[in-house]
Amino acid sequence: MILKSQVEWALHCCAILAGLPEGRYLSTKALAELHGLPKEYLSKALQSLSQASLVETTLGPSGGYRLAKTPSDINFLEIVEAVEGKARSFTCTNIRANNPCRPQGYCDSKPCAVARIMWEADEAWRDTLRRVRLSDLVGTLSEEVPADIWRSTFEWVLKRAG
Amino acid sequence: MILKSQVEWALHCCAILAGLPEGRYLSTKALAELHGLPKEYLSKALQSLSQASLVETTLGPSGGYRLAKTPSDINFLEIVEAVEGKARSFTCTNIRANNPCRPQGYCDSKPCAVARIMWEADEAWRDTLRRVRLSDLVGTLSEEVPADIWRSTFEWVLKRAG
DNA sequence: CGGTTTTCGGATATGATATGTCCTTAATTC
DNA sequence: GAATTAAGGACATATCATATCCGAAAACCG
Repeated sequence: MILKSQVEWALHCCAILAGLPEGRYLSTKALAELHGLPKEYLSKALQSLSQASLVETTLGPSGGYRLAKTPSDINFLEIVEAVEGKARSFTCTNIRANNPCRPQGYCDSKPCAVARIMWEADEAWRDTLRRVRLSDLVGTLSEEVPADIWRSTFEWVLKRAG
Repeated sequence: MILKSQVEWALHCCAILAGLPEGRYLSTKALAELHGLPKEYLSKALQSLSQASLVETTLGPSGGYRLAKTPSDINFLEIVEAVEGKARSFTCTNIRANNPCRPQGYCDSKPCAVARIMWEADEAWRDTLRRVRLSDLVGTLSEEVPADIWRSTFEWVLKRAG
């Protein structure tokens, strides 16, 4: 049960977009170079973010991506679900229904007890991600990343932001 | 990010084994028939449980599987990890290291901030599973499954338990 | 002893999905 | 009109889940 690498990519890209000045856009090309990722494939992750209305786009030279909301209005779960999908990690195939001791046509009143527990754990995972805002990540990064690297990175970004 | 179906199988099988009288074993064949599963493939899940020391086995006719511990001493996480593995759902490829603005040979003091958050969510998922004991599942099932189905199922099982 | 049943592990096949590339189209800028 | 961009479809490849089959070793039973 491994998350797509695009989840990691999307989160890092959002962190960069969060530092972009009002009204500027950053292209796939720049985001790919900055993170050392295949441009064409990263593009798919960014398209997912776009379809989830987390980012806005514009075409042409000086085009690219920017956040559609304030970093404090975006949480981790939104980003993760945008690229990974909203499906639960545990899927119940209702194998209890295969029990040969069951009467024909018997119908369960509740979802399977096993599934309910697995889904509860899934909710705990989602709750944790929901509670972390993109602004929290940016805050942590701006504290932890050495000031000179942080500064030069955004100089690099601004040079390429349309 | 979907769990293997073997996780579901293992949990249901453990619930059955939990109801087995002291000293009896139940074979792969019986467990597969009871749940309507492919015997050969279910066998792999049971082997995983065996390697994790959650179940004990014995060979020969009247052989099969039984729990290695009391149902109250087995939690969901143990079972899930036995077949799914202990790896975290988020793997950090450290793409921050690809940042062209980084000085050569720069070494990070902490794991990536993105990864730390994803791992925290992963821990929340594991914590939830760790808190649920196999005996809790059995308790729920014995309450929810209609008494006649519950009884006839274990009659069916006992007829096949060595 | 010999035949049967079982777990265990290896080998192999198949299907689905993640990963990655390429190309076309439409929109935007200059 | 030329260059650049996002969007998305088509396609190739690799990895992994799913599944089946077989042989070896152990246990039981006659």
